[in-house]
Amino acid sequence: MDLTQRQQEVLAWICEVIRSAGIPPTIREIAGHFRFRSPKAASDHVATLVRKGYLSREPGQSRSLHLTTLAESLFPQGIPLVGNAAAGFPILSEEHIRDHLQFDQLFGDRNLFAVQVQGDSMVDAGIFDGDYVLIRRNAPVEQNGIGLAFVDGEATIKTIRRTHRQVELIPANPHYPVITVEVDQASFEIAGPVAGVIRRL
Amino acid sequence: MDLTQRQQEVLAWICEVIRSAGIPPTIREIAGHFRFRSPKAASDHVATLVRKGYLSREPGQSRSLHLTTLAESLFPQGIPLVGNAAAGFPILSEEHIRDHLQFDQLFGDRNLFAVQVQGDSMVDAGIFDGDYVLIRRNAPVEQNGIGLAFVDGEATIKTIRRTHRQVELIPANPHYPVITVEVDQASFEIAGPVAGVIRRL
DNA sequence: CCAGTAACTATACATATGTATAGCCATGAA
DNA sequence: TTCATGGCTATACATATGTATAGTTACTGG
Repeated sequence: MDLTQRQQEVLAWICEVIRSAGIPPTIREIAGHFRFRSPKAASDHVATLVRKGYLSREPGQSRSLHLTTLAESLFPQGIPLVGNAAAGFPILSEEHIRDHLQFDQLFGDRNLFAVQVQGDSMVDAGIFDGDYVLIRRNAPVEQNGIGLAFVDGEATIKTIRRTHRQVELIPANPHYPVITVEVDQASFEIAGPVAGVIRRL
Repeated sequence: MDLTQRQQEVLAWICEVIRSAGIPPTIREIAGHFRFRSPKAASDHVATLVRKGYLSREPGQSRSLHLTTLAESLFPQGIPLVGNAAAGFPILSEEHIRDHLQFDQLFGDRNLFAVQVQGDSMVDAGIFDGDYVLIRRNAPVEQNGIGLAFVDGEATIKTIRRTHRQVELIPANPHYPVITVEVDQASFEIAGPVAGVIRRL
């Protein structure tokens, strides 16, 4: 179900209001913006957009318009991800945009927390001093995976390797030593695996 | 102006509704949730929260409640950033949380776009195959800074060094060669500097 | 030509909603 | 004690808002 020119204009404005003002417009606010002399015109447009699957609403409730995934895909939010086969400028033209990066989509997990990295013991794994490392709480760290561990009250990011009754914390930098701890050591604990890295330059 | 226990409960629920449902509750919806028999009770609470600076609203408009920065700081959103001096568990207890990472705050710039990295020519700079690199559009790349360039229709991430009348594109991997181009070469263009790196594991 | 649809106007109605008036009860400070 | 404040009930009112009825105009496909 495609939209007419006018319907696209109305939907676009509703999207804009929701994203800038934070709350959806009322029927009369839509009518006001488009200079409709009757709220019915806006009401009809909204009804059509609901019928075509671009909006949803709760009958009788004010400001209950909600963008569906269809509308989200038509007017995407987030940082445009440009196709890596893009040839020259204008790189940001429609045909080169593959997707839109959204934080919630990438790291929407409620069980994540972040630690800012201190030191360069993991530079060979691409984790630099000052980077934010996202840790997935209460999840197991796979063998030879990178995770956050606590040793004697110190938090540290390392590659974690389990042997017989020991755990090796292996840095990704030859200038640092491997740390070996007993699995049942009271002052040792693994917080979780690294789920992502964020660097701001 | 501190909040009473009850006022905190009301504000907390309003926050929750705004963040989960996407739109703020009406006065009567607040009253309904707290089993108030009169909307005035909810209205009074909202008035108090507005007076104390935790909410703002447009008089006469439905669902116009808006969280102020004061409320945002009381009920923060985003991924909790744990202090790196944190000693052992429970690491996520209040006193260890330094901040809350929010994408908009980190990379809210409207002039950013992203490219997914192909290849390992920048591994020594901590940029790996598959990473998303954020590029600041229309901004200059400083001398020896990392940026996105186009050479003969190919997009590439490199350290950029300007010499007399040439530009050197220097990889951060000894297995790759330095690329040298003339500044006025038609098929050469610099898109912008790298503003961030995002890696998902 | 006709039927259907998009895009509106004009008006009206029921209800959803913000807001006001008046008052009750408990608690803590002056 | 008195007074102020927080927290609430009961009721009422004006307006904000969703929604319906009836009709106009223009365009399009059969």
